[in-house]
Amino acid sequence: MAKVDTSLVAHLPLFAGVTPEALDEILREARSARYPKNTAIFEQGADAQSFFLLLHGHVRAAKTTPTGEQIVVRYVAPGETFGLAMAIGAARYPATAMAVDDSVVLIWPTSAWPRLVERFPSLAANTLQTVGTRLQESHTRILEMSTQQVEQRIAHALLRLAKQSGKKLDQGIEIDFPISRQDIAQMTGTTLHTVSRILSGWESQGLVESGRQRIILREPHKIVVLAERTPDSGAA
Amino acid sequence: MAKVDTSLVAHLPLFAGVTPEALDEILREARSARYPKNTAIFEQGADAQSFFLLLHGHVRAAKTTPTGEQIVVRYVAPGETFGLAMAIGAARYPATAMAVDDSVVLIWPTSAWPRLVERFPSLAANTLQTVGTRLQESHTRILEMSTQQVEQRIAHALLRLAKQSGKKLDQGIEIDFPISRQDIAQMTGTTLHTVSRILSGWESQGLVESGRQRIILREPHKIVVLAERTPDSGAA
DNA sequence: CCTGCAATTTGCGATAGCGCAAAACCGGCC
DNA sequence: GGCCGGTTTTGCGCTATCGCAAATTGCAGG
Repeated sequence: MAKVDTSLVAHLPLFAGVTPEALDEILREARSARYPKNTAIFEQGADAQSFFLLLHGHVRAAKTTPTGEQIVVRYVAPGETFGLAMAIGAARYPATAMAVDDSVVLIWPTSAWPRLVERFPSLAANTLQTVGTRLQESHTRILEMSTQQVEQRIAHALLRLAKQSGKKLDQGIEIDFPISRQDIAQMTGTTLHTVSRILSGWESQGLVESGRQRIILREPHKIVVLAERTPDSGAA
Repeated sequence: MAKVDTSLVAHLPLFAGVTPEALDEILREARSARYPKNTAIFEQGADAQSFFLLLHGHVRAAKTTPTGEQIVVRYVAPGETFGLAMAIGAARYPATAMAVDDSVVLIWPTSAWPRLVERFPSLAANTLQTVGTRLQESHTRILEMSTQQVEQRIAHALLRLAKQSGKKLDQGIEIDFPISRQDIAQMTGTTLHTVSRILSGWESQGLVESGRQRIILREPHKIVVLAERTPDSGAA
């Protein structure tokens, strides 16, 4: 089993309040693996045999309906955990995780969780914190879907992605992994057509520059204004 | 401080794996309070000084936008916790809690949480479990809002309420607390008008019986069918 | 029993966004 | 360098749902 360098992960929220020795012990239970771009890490409905910590790359968590429609639950950035089905007492993964870029993850067997939590209670506390934060974000998303129109929801979604995984350029902020119109549609509860139309509009106003699976926010500040505009406040 | 009877709460998920003595100690830190119907327990944005366990009654948690629109985050049933801002490291409540019926709650000071968790780690684990479950439900709700039309969303929402807080009658299942069309609209991301139209329709088909703030599901099974119908599968 | 208010119902446009289909585009691969 | 497949763009009609306004109803007090 490959040795994992503790210094790379020691500062993560997950390990707050964990001593270096303890961290070492925790990491000894993990193995690491590499997933090439566009490979599935686990599938919705499969036995939750492991949970994960993303080291490099980007992972999309998506939920599929019985009829085949998908939504993107979230994009996982390096340093974040995913596949925590066990923490909530679920035997199966509630979503599918897919590497959208070449990715490297740490993997723990689900069976190790109870023991780890017993030995290192701060793991549970830290995980509670992150899960709680995600719950909040989730509620915010519901609020947006209930009260805002598509253009504002897209603006919010892109701004969040930029904050989470934005690379600063001279000309603006680039979202640091491949993302399609379809993906954005599945994050905001709309269709790829509508996303395309809106981004085209923004592009012609110079707010964004976008290509195949690639988006650069040229005028983040103006997009913030868009995001916060109420349905009736003056349009162009 | 009023003495709380441990036997009433010992079986709750929150206290799973907690010894009777420990439970006693935990309860000693709590006080209880009664909130009459339609009184606020805490307001969104206020300092999160306490967290709560509902003993009797029903509580609505709602989130308000800067522009005043509301959504119902959830209805709290007896035995459930709410106001767990501290667990996620938030200093302020992210939503407003309002008693929709005369309600009795246990109240702990937020400041007691770290100490309790340290002494009784299963509290953290148990809370993680419930927060995780809520996160899942939240994702399901997002999925529904993204992929289903209003009628199906309302069907799902009512079925969930019936499962959580339904009282069995000869004639069907009654939702056991006052709930308005407006409330249902705020749970499903639509308007009270649309909810009214749809319930009227159902009523004329004998699926439900409903009055002022009162809903009885007469044909739960048929409503399940409605809820699961895909957008195109044959309508009436 | 009567009155007043809040909740509900319903009609009637208005429209944001969907859905389908076709065309244009863009990269990567052979 | 040219071809192929997935992605994006765009036109056009359609409709589910909103928004507003007015009428109606039912409960809670007095």
